[in-house]
Amino acid sequence: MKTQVIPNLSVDCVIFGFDGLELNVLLKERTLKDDKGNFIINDHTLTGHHVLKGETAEQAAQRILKDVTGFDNIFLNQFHTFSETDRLSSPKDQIWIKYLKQNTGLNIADHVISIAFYALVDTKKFRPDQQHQNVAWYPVKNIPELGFDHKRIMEKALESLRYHAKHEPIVFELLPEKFTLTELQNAIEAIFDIKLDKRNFRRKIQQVKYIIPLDEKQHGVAHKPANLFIFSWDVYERTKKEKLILPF
Amino acid sequence: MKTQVIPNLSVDCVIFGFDGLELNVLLKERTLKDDKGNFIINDHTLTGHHVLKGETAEQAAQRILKDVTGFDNIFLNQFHTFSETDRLSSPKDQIWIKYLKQNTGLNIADHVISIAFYALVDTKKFRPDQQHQNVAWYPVKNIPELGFDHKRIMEKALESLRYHAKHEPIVFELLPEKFTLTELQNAIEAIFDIKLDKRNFRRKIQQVKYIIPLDEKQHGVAHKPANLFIFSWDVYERTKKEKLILPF
DNA sequence: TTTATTAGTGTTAATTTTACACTAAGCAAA
DNA sequence: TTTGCTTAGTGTAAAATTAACACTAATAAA
Repeated sequence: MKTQVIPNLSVDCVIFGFDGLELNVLLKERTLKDDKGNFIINDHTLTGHHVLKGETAEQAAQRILKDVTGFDNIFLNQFHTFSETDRLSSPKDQIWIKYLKQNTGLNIADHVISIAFYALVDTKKFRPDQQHQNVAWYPVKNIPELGFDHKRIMEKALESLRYHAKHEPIVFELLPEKFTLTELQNAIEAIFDIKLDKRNFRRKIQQVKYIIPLDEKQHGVAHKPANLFIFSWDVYERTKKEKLILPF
Repeated sequence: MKTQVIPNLSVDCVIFGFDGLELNVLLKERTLKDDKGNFIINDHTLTGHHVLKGETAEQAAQRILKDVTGFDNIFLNQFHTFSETDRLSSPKDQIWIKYLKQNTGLNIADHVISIAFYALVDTKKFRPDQQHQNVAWYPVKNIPELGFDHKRIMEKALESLRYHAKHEPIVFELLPEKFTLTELQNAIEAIFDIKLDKRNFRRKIQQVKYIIPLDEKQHGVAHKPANLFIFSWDVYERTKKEKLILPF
């Protein structure tokens, strides 16, 4: 029995990666040439796919991430569902959909609802190469032209990531297990596009029990090696204190 | 030409109302009797409906709110999409779906994805009566048994409302246009289930330019009448300063 | 051994937060 | 018209938090 897609339901994943310096997004090349070899379509899209029968949106998202990166258990957060009736109606997108139908048999409804997720990964863990379905990292500050409504999805994902990162310690999903305080600070600065004071930042971190210093230093760096730290979700859950700060 | 439903897509609305004292949710009665008049089903559900062809989820939600309350332009926020494959599979829910099909012709797919919204209204504006499809307000702290996965949806809605209310001045959507500071404080206390210090609260509010005192007082109260205030979204947008507070 | 580079550290002033209790104004009842 | 009831409205001082700011330490490479 063949797995069947649900023609009017898809999932799109905005995969964020941090390389120690910049926040990046994983994008897929989308190209189509005419008979003479000229590009009809030459842009990028997010990674996405249809939901399969019997599958939840979350399962579909995990499946897509596994397909693209090869990893299971990537941090995922559903942030919005896009249901505009003209999501796929631009001429380019219509050509692409027709092409997919002819070449892969994939049947796409006129009105496709997309449930969107963002994922957080340490860029160093996943370096795409030729085997990886034409995907590559692009800095969030310099995103190329995107097909469908993926620009909008991408913007909403970033907004949502920031929103979320203010409340919960999800930054750590962008870092290696053992990280330096400078890496942590850089990640936060990259997410929010801000600059923080190093000394004040470090004092704050020292007060927090779930960011735990190791008896271990960086190796092979051409400067004073930094101490390494780990984040403990467990300690976080036990010691977090919700303090209410209203918007006024 | 008849309007057609999309069989595998629905919208559920968690309608929150504030009565000056407590946070409430609007629920719909769901009853079904057998031949002898005994209840087969006697519980409650959120207000919801299928998405129609050519409609976005947001439009469907506005349509549902209009149907239920008679009002347009209610504050709405999409917060999650529920796609569990067993969302509708409990025996009661199956009986109900069969009943709907026989009696209204409504065809519901096995796997229905529901895009969920919460709405905020001033309870005083909408007082349901017999004409209102068996809906009634229930205090959030005392919710009766709910059908489908609506308990879960309701909990996630509350979590999401709190999350959202921390960042943006949406409390005002629960209040009449002109409100007292005590009403505002009560609304915040109801949302977050906390108590605030009156003097500190008022000092904070005075610093804020977008909560504007009127030259007008309450009438007909058996105590010192309070000053009335309005909220200006306009002033808010112009004067808000995003200050970053990290979770640590 | 020198250079380049990033790690790591303390103090002070300004601001914000917290805790706390009495008088004022209107209506209703006597 | 007086009294009582009820909620509105107000200030201060101590404690905690934030913000601003510059130099020494440790390593690898030249």
